[in-house]
Amino acid sequence: MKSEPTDFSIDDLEKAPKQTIDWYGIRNYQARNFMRDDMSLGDLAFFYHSNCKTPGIVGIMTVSKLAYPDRLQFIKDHKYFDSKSPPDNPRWLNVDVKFVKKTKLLELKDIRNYAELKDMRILQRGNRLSITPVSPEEWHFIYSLIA
DNA sequence: GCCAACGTTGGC
DNA sequence: GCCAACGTTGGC
Repeated sequence: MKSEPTDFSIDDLEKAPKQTIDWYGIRNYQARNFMRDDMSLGDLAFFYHSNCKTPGIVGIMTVSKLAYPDRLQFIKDHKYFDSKSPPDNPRWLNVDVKFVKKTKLLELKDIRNYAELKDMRILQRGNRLSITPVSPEEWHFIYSLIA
């Protein structure tokens, strides 16, 4: 799960109340569907810093609440307001995630270098999704490297 | 700041 | 339903 550290970083998550945050602002259907359809309570996720000097994995968090309507879509004048999202059938959802631990930084350029990780969704050409699945094999490989 | 690669929008 | 124009993402 990607976040720009200038917007919300792993340190922000560690310092957040209950070390938990609603993963707000996802406005892409595929990324939304990953949260809605493929995440269960207790699932683990890598926290990835994007659009920064050294993009890469910086920590681990866990899904602490299943997908529910993103509250920001209904707040007029908010950056994430969506006038086309009907309150009785909200278009955008988010899960809650809870801090687990910081890890050693695994830079994107290093992710690219491991043959074991060459099929990761995040590396696929033109990938712009801020939430992508990680296979069990990829998870264990990365975990043993950095955690 | 640039720009490739997408996703979305809206006219037709 | 097509597709051009536009907006966004995110590495570099």
